[in-house]
Amino acid sequence: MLNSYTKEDKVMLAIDCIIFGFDEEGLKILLIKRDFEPERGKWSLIGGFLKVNETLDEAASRILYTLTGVHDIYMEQFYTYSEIDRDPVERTLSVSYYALIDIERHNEELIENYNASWHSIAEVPKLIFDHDKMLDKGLKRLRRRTSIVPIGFNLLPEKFTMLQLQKLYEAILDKPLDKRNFINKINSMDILIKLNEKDMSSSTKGSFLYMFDGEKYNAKLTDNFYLKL
Amino acid sequence: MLNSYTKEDKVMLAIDCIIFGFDEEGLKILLIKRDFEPERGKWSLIGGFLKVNETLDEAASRILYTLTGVHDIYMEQFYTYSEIDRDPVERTLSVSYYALIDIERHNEELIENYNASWHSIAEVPKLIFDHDKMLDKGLKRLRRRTSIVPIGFNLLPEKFTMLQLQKLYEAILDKPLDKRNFINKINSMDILIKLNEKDMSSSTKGSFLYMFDGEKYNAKLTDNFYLKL
DNA sequence: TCAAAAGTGTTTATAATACACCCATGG
DNA sequence: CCATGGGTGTATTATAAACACTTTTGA
Repeated sequence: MLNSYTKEDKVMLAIDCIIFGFDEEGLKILLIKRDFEPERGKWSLIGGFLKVNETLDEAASRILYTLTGVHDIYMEQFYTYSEIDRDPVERTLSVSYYALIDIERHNEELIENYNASWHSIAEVPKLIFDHDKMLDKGLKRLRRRTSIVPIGFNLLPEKFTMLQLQKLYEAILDKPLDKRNFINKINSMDILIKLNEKDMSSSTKGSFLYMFDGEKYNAKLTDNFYLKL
Repeated sequence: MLNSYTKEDKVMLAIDCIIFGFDEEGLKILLIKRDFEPERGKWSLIGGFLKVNETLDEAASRILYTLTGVHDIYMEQFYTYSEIDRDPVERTLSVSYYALIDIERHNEELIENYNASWHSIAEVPKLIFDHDKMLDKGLKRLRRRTSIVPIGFNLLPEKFTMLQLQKLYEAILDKPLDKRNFINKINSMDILIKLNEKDMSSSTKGSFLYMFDGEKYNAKLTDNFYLKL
């Protein structure tokens, strides 16, 4: 009759998050510059350690909140890294997540306090440890996911134009898309609400604003509904 | 100047493996009947604990070898589970893997010693802890992967007939496939070697045997080659 | 000679892609 | 009145799906 596994080894578990954001310039990630050793001054994903009384999702949410001041960020766990010497300080495994955030909706102050900044996905500096590998895998996962399920909306403000949405998908998939084909495809999915409101900042004519319709989307999920762009 | 993270919590990490096999009856998984508490007599995935000096892949390989006597089994990590009470004995996280094995190529004795047995995917009993959830996610992942990349060959003996291959894909994807469309698709991928050898056990006419051509496949991987069934 | 599985192409339907012009308005 | 981005539809191509008969040979 066992009531503990005390003979078994224990290890430290880190959580590292790729925080994706999107603006006019394209797809970006949030990085922090380490101000402690080892690797002081190098760039790093946002991370932290798992506490014994929380789940991985809770830890990831906590870490995201600490840095951005935002709750309920969309996120997904994607791989657990375990190379023996991946962290030179001490044996540590890392569970990696990616998160999608509306880039306008975070606490600037916090980010400054933490020495964090946004970097275009095309110009990411060398990262510490195995964070390059994480980014690579996380980005691939994001691409695959967004072309199957419309999670991309999490990167946009609540109201957005069709062109913004198209630019977002172009940024994620890293390829140009045809305007008419894109709009036809999106409309055929029937998961957007067209508002009686226009964004006048971009042109004289103004362009209609849309919202993501979570209810319609959830209703469709029951079938084998999916998006392919 | 830090040279340890000693203040941080440590946890135990289990590795649980879904071992897939395939025979005339269809897709199967290998389960063990627990002969210790808690949950004695219930069915469980094959698992073990991470040791402090090995990677997760090494631990998974070790666990697979212990039970099957086979090295170099195809496997893939797919998710890390961390609910606080997922294991009632003690706080334990579990990194889950699925593995694909030629069902004829394992050590029967070992399997018997461990109280293990094969179960058709359609008739899996209730499993302990969160192993049902793992199986569900692992199976979905296998389905998605096999319809993109031809990993299914790992479930077959070295030489196999077209019909066997088709049955395998039907079992994994859980839907009937059209014989001619299937053969055309497979042939168009050009990753099989047709042998001058026939399997005479299944019919009077006999059917040609094929082998998977790993080299051709790897050569194609460089492009954006993929299989869709 | 017949039962049982092997092998083989074409037609149809659906999905993806390519492509160009008019519209509305503020300055 | 014109410059700027907004908005719209059709034709073509590529891919997927449906479909049935002939071949072989051991019993």
